[in-house]
Amino acid sequence: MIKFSRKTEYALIAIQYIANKGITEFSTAKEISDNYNISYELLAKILQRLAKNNIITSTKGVNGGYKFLKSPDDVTLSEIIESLNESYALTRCLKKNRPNKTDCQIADCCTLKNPVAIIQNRLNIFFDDITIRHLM
Amino acid sequence: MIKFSRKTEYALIAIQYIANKGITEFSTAKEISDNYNISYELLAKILQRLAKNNIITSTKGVNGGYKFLKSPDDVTLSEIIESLNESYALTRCLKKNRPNKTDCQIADCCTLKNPVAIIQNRLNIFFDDITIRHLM
DNA sequence: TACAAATAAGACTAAATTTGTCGTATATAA
DNA sequence: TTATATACGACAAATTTAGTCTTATTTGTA
Repeated sequence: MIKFSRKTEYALIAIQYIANKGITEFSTAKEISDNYNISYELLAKILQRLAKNNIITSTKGVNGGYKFLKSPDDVTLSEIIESLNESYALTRCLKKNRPNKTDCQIADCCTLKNPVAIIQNRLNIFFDDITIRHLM
Repeated sequence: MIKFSRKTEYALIAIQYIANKGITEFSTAKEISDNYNISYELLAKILQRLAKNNIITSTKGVNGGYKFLKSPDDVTLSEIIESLNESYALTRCLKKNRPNKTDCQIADCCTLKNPVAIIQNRLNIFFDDITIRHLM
């Protein structure tokens, strides 16, 4: 199945929310989770990952929260997906960080690998081209 | 996660195999499953689905098997995915055959829906553009 | 006609992944 | 010092995917 995971879905919702607030105001995990009826703990972890990967910045403590630093034009869907430790590799053999030999036994002799790699390249461009601006 | 399921992966392997044999010779499920070390029963079911959806044709009995009728240019990745009853809808709310209200509680007020629908349209074009020819 | 080779189809099980929860730690403004 | 917020990892539940098993049907050939 080709689809966004909940993680990605919630990340996009949150990013849209934060982006729409501009670059001055903070949004908190609680605020967003209440607004969209998303599990607070789950969303919190997602925001933490996004912060860790500099998609958003975080400030701890009272009056803290998350906000953007970068321009919405400068953050791509690729970056968001990858910062959540997710992937948009179409097949196991094309995963960047997991060239796990045991993942696919036929990888060596597989005649599908090359054609799919070409499709994958086109998909990479596809996701690189989509930015947070497209969500606003 | 954005990736092909095993079903899709195996379908593509099989389709490539069958396509490379031309339009006269039959390929059997056993032959392909042996060649690629894929579970015979699983592959058989996948080929049955493809046949049911006229991606390939099937002939029962001794000397039977599967082969192509259509030109490899005329079968798209979209069609293959859909014939397996899989989907490439990015979010639950964008699924063609399942406008299941309970799938997403916030679908009505969701501000992400429209931007994602635009991305989805671009993805549809992406998959419509890829044909079996790209696997050969 | 009997048999072997092949597709057809559905129910069931096992494995893997995803989703969500819980507990604890740390930082900070008031 | 307390309330509010992020940070992080372990665990549990739920869902989905992958694979197996069984039975039926079709068809060429010895």
